[in-house]
Amino acid sequence: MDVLTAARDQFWTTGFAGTSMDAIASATGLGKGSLYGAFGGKRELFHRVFDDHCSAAICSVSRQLGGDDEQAFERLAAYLLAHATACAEPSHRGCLLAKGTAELAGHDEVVAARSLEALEGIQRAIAADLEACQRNGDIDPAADAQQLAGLLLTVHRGLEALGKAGAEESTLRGIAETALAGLPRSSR
Amino acid sequence: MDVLTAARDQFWTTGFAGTSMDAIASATGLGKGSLYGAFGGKRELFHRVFDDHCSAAICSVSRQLGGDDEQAFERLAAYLLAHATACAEPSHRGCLLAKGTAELAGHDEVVAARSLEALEGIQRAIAADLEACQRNGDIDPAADAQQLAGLLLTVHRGLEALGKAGAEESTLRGIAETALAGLPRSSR
DNA sequence: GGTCATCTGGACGGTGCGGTCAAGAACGCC
DNA sequence: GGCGTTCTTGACCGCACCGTCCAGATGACC
Repeated sequence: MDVLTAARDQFWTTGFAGTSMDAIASATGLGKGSLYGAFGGKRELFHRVFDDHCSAAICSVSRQLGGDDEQAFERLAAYLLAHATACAEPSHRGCLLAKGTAELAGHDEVVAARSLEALEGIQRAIAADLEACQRNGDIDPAADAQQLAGLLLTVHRGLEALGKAGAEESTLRGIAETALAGLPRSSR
Repeated sequence: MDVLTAARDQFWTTGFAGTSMDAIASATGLGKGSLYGAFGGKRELFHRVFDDHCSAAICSVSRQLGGDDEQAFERLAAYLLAHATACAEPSHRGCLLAKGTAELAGHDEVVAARSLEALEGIQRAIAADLEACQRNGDIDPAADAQQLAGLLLTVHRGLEALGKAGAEESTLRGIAETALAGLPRSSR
């Protein structure tokens, strides 16, 4: 495991404030002096980890939702339902994007900006999928894909919050299905 | 300002880990020994504050959504739109329920349980409003009010998360309106 | 006013943390 | 092998924090 992955895992588990540099040194196998030498400080290391994680999240959703028009709705449904299931896992540490934002966005502008950027990236991927659904006739072509993408992103983030509080898988999947059912279907 | 309110405000602003007992002592005007004598410890104080806040949140949503059937939909729309606006406020510290859950639910079972309980209470109030909408003919009576309430609660929580990342008011209000527009209307 | 019981505040002890730095290790060159 | 340069480590420092505790303050009673 490389240094950044080990550090990310620590921050992911115990949060920024709850993770000591000693813990990161242990997890990475590096001395603290080397960590400071390489990254500058705890905050800078977190930014690096957070940035990489946001980039990976955008790539992941783009990969999951990208594809032909015919299966676009199936991919979208699978994405939301899988996310609902993941959020309900007891071992689920919650999303680093959500945790980092909740913990730090209020007083760390770098995290706030990166977080917003990541959410916008995820929304674009959802909107692209919705447009594919529209071209394929699964969603009403007159509907505003950007607005619907914003709603689905909000549901996605809300599922994260409810899962964090311990909601059950069936509850969360029901919510995802209700959201999908409420999308304007094409009248054909 | 009383002790619990002052303590809540500190925790609300700087989170659990980021709030020192010295800061709470200053804000409340009490000595630390008195705080420990009255509440037992930092964690116990936070539990008390969190519990009171969750109770108040449930009361608030019940008050906002409670009323006659005729205006039920208007009240629901006003509730979501006002929330969207509130989430976008730069001065908005985020919801203590969301912040506390994100920070602590993963390793504090009391907070996790109280958080889930609070969310369930909010969902009940939303469901009751939706049922009033159904009786009034604003929502399809064949729709599952509990499922729709779960979805709206998820949107509500998701708006919180997006607002925390700095999303704009018009974006969040657009999302709230899209969610309302997607509710199954009565065919009359 | 004096005495006793209770309460209060903040100094203090012990621990943890982020960051620094010098001793030692590792590496490259002659 | 010796020398010089660079890198690494983790002990250490200064500071922050939680919880404890006792000297002093307060209040009730006679």
